[in-house]
Amino acid sequence: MRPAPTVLHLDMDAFFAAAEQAAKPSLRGKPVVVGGLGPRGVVATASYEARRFGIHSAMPMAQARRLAPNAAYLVPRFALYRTVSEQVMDLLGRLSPLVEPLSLDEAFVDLEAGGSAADEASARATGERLRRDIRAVTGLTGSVGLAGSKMLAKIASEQAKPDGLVLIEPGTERELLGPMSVRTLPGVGPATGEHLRRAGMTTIADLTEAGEDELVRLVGKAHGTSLYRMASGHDDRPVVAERETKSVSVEDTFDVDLHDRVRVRTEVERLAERCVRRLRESGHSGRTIVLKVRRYDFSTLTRSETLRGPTDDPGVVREAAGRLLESLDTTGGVRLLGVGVTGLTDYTQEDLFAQAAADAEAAGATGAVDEPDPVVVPGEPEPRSDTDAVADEAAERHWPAGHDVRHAEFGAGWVQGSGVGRVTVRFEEPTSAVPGRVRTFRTDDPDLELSEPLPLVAVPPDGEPGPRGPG
DNA sequence: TCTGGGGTCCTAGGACCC
DNA sequence: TCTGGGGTCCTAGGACCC
Repeated sequence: MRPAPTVLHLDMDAFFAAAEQAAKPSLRGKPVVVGGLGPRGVVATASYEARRFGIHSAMPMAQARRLAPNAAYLVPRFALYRTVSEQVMDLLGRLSPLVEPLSLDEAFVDLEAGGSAADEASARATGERLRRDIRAVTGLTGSVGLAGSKMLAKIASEQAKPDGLVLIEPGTERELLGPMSVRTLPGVGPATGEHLRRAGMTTIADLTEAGEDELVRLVGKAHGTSLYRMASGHDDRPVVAERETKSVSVEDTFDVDLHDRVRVRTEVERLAERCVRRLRESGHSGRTIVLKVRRYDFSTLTRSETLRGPTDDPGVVREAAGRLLESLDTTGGVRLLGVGVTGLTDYTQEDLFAQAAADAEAAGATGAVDEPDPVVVPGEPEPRSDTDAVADEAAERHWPAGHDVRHAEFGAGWVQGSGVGRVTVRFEEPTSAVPGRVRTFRTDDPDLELSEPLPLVAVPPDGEPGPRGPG
């Protein structure tokens, strides 16, 4: 706990949905749902308009469609969100060298370490200025929480939503927390919440009254100790700028359960290659390979194997994953497969290690040269799912809902929907003053092509939009 | 039309070593 | 001969977060 509210938590409002509304004028003020559009998709983000229908994150998409059949349903466009996220993180970086991103749309900032605030008044001014700058640069709104600790800053930003700022004065935390639900505390999810409820504790005050020993007895050593501290308003966790990656993983849920062992095997191999691609991009190699299988009944199994040394070799990971698959029963069907690597080592270090190993091998008795690994081309099309295969038969190009397109005659627009050989496009861009016109094309129209996301805010000719520098 | 994808941290048991 | 703890690594599963 610090004496001044100099821990800042920023949370962008309905981030993915808000970015889509900024990109698509016709969706502003309308219910927008971003998430997986397949039969097993879930909601990633719902706009505030969509939340009024009861739609929320992690809800099955099918349920959302029942609640709001006329909402706009869009697939996530991470390239766009990453661009906006970088703009936001840049603004945070001007406040302090200590910025801890939690996701694309959330971060802690240590204002004291940055010298950008030392007391309540300066913290509040900094927070308000940040919100103005974010709106100017990205066109989106974010909510700010300010407090003397991470936990309280986060609770404050939650209270500030949407488009607000809340500052919790140090010294008031216990009376503030007391009546709140235990679920407010970080680390208390559905299971712990239910556990505590059965023990008669629903509010944070109930937790402090129960005492640390009782909580440890109920939920275990580490969890109980931290729960008691949090409930009492004690949280000394520092804002940490650089956190090391501990694992890299990829997984796929299939539209229809897989039954064919051969098919399961080839999917595992493809996942292994995708995982290694990501591993290499992150500059790591790793020692432990993990295979994950979710069965038809949602039961989930993992199997892992630790190698003698770290690898980023696609063949090695593919074979390890294949071996792990042999030890698992997949009768009844497979809903999801995943491959991960943990026990990571910096690539630079690994590079030397691998080089040394290769040298040793070259000097070995056989003198044999290893077969080269299959080259993984970054721009290669993703393996195609069952739904794609259906589209394939009609020789259709793929037009994901919400993606930007450009037409030779009509200009910039986005895919409103597609099916049965037709694609519907709305011709508008982020800076359009009025909702654009809608036209329908054949999916094989040569004048129509997918394009990169456009900037959400007009860039003035003299450079970057947004806040002026000091002076 | 029930339940995504990418992570982190903790627990608990067995192996193994000192 | 019997019995001891402690520490670390590995594996599997589960809770939680965004």
